[in-house]
Amino acid sequence: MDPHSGLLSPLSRACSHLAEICMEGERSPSPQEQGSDSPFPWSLVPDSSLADPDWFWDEHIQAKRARVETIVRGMCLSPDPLVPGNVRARDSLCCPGRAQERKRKQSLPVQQGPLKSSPARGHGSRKGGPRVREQLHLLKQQLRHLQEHILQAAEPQDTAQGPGGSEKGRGPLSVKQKNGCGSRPWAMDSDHHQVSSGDLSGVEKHRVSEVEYQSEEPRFLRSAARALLESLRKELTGAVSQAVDSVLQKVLLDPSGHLTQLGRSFQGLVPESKSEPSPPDGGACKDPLPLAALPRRAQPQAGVPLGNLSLVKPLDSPRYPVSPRMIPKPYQGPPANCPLTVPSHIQENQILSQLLGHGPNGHWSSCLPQDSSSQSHPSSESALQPWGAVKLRPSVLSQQQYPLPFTSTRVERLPLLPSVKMEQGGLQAVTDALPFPSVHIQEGLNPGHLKKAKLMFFFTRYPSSNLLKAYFPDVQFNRCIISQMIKWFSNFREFYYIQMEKFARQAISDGVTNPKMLMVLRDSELFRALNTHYNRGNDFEVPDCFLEIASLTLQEFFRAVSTGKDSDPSWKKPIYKIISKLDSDIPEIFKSSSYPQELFRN
DNA sequence: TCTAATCCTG
DNA sequence: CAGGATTAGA
Repeated sequence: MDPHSGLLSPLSRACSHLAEICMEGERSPSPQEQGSDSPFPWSLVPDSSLADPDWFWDEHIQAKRARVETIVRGMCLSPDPLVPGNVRARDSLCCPGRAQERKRKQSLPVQQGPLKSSPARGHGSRKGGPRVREQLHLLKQQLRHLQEHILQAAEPQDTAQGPGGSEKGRGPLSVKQKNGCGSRPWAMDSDHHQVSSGDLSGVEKHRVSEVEYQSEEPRFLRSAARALLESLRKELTGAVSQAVDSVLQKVLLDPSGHLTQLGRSFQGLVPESKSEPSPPDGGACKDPLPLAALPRRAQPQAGVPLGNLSLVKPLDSPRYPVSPRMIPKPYQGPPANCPLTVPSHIQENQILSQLLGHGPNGHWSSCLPQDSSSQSHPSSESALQPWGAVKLRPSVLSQQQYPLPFTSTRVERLPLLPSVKMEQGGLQAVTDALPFPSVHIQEGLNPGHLKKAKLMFFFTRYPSSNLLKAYFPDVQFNRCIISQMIKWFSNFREFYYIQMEKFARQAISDGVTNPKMLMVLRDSELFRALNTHYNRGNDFEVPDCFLEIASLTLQEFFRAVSTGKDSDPSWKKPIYKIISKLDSDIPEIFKSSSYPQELFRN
């Protein structure tokens, strides 16, 4: 029989083949491109909010209030934001930004037209009331004092038993060290609470959740300490609200100048935090979140069912494991299983650094992550392009590159959003006046997203933009983000096809004649290459259907090369076409916005 | 002409 | 992985 007979109609064969596979596997509901997907965000922008000044003003106030509260809270959480050394340590921990985020700025759309971020407006020309500053200072000191007391009271107890459980025998204190931002020693990160509300109440809830945590603490404290705690709590609450009120008052009276004011005040507190380095993910794994304990870590081999070799073996014939020298060794990814989780405490740093960015020195682009490379420009703003009706503010754009953690979405979705997003006429001035215009609005893509995208590649090689939108609900999609993601997948494919070609050629030179002998199995070298590329750390079990597709791709390459088709400059095109039709459905779990955590938990 | 994907490079 | 150039298709 003609050994190639099965390949005469590669396309149909492939399709039916795949169908079989996926049938016997799991039948997942077809998410497919949800045609009903909402249109691009930018098409929504000039909405009713623009027409209603009152609304806007309200939002504006709320936004400010929320922000101030957050700031104050941040102060509460940081025992000593003053210590420069601490700041540095924190910086290095907090921002697992990646090099990738650096460059992106260049191509990012920036606001167009004459309204270019007139810096003069942004940085208030007047200086705010020293009273506020004073109060903040005072308050800060008070808080530190209180915290010290609390620490002293709590310490002896929680070394014995931290509520955070015995995660690797690590006490809560070490957690504190780890996340560098200093959180309550006994507290698990309250950020775990998902506060989804997109309005001010989000902040309130957040605070409430903290209180709840605290209220559990006393269990571990002696009664004396408890009493102390009680009173401290009261004081704290009072002080905080007082501060908030006064600050707010100030803000209301002086909408244009308060920024600078705040910025200056904080500058005194956190001198070094001007720059928020986002260390290229250099593998450094910082994951202060206790919940990051991955199940798979416990059973290193579990993720890779090596015993599962029987999986795809349509033929009884001897399978050719792609590489004669296959190495059946376990895929032990780096023990570091940090699914690129971003420390939740970043949000606090960001808030501070943002404020600082608006200090005397002006534009906060100066505090973007180390842009050692060619980053030079605030000027890139001028290179912007019109993105239809929506013009993003420069700062917003910068924000995009900013490695925002998902974990901070709660805060970022706070009220600022509407005000920052729009930009037209008179409102422009108002928006410019906002101190924290950008940060929380646009969520750029972070390492977690990249990780997720890579895993998704196991299911889909050619995702549509609608599909991406559906699976990255926590991403504010715009043209740039979309193309960046598309680019990611393009890069993924590139690597994929290169590997395929490479191994196909290798098989040929190894004397393989029957393409059907080429199977990508979990113990093959090709698989290892792919797995390390898309699933580093091996924290995800590669679906069988991917192996099937990979085998097929390999065979196609083999066939093409062995028949000399590779002399044609575009000989790969047909293969691409075939493979592009073999995308399968992506598990629903991928739609979760908090992907890394949730996925690994299950 | 425009968009999108690939190719090529760093 | 991102940026830029190139190419293919609409």
